[in-house]
Amino acid sequence: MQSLTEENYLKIIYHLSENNDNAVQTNAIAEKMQTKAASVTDMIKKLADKRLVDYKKYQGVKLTENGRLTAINVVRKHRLWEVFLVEKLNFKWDEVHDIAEDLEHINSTELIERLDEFLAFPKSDPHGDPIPDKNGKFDAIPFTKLSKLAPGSTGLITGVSEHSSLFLKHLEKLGLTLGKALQVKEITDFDGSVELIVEQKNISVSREVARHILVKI
Amino acid sequence: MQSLTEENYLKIIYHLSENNDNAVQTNAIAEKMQTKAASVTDMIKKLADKRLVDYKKYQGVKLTENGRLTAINVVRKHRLWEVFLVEKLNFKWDEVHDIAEDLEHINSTELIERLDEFLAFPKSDPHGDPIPDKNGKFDAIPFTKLSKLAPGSTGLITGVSEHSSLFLKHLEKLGLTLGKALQVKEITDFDGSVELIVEQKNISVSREVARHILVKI
DNA sequence: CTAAATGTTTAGACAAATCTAAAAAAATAA
DNA sequence: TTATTTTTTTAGATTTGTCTAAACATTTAG
Ligand SMILES: [Mn+2]
Ligand SMILES: [Mn+2]
Ligand SMILES: [Mn+2]
Ligand SMILES: [Mn+2]
Repeated sequence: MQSLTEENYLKIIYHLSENNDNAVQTNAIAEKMQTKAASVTDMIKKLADKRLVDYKKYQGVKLTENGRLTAINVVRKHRLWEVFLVEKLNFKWDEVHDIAEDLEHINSTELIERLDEFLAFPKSDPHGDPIPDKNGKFDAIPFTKLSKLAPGSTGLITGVSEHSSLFLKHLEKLGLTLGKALQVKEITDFDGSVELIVEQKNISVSREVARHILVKI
Repeated sequence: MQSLTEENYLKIIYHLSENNDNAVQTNAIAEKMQTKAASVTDMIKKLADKRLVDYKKYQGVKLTENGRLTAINVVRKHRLWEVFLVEKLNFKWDEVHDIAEDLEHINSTELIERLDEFLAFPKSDPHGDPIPDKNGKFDAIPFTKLSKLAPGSTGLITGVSEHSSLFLKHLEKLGLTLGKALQVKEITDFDGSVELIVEQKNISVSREVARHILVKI
């Protein structure tokens, strides 16, 4: 068993190495954990002693298979709780992350399995992120960043790569929620902003926003 | 805000002074917290500094109004989660206490209010204990110990004063669950065991068991 | 009412997770 | 390739909650 703090470190290391298999740097972890590099080094040593990460001084860390499974399990719990909060307690998608940050550390296998069943085994969370099954398996959801689409192309919104409440509220206001169909009308040369048609309406989003909207073509 | 440990101390002090307004003794707290008296003294000082308890050396502690409200709020959360686990996730009444011990420390007022609503504002938990409202108010549920009933008298099971899984499973097996009507047939002189009729069937429970069954006459 | 037993507090230490300041290694630039 | 900058690690402290051993206070028994 790991402490809540260890679980948070593992989860952050997992997310930082999700899209590349480089070793994760001490400073990157420190930033996400909102702590100092010195504290990260201390914790890394502890995780290495527990065989949850591979660590060589000055070379960064990688999760071991054991560490990876532990991290994925935390992610599974986080996302299941987010589904619960939205589907059952009627929270908005921008309100659930912080509460799930706490709930994800409740450790009861039985609880999570029954919650999963209660929610009818959801495949993705309110932000479109995949929910691993109890063995840590999940299908990566294929996507293209909206900012990469050419004018004329169409797609469905399947996720977001930024989870701040501010960003999610902004999308909500624009009607850009999960499952919505969109067509790219034009990309402004000047600032890269994207002109869209969603439900017969014209909508414009900045390049920055478009980068964080994930689309299935 | 208080730490998880502080919340547990407050809750234990609350339960220990629930049925009498004596000051609570250091050793009593130590036993419930499964820790040593010295540790309790340390924590008591901290709680006193935070005005959550009144404390005079060697004289035990009492909750302040503030401490009482904090404790009751933890109890509210505990019992609401227990209802959730039984009503929504189909746990048995003997399986929920330990999980609720963890869930009770999730601190989000919004979460608890929505959970309360989702559960249709239950008045009591799976063990018959009253659930305080968000202002800490609740009606004490009146009861008599089954061990105090005279032969011939009838009543409804409204609660239990022992929450161990072993005890609850035992009651379940005997069919002595919340809401069941019973009639006392006889009390054995020799060992104080109680002969009951429940749903036309004869059931015998030991004096010890009868002491922990709470009945509405 | 004194002595023994019981209950409580203090003193000093420890493990977990953090911090600051300084030293050491690695990466980058001149 | 040497010097500078950036990144990482170490050393030593701090906070929270715990512990043991010993001192102190209160209660109970003779
Ligand atoms: Mn989240
Ligand atoms: Mn999410
Ligand atoms: Mn309980
Ligand atoms: Mn209960």
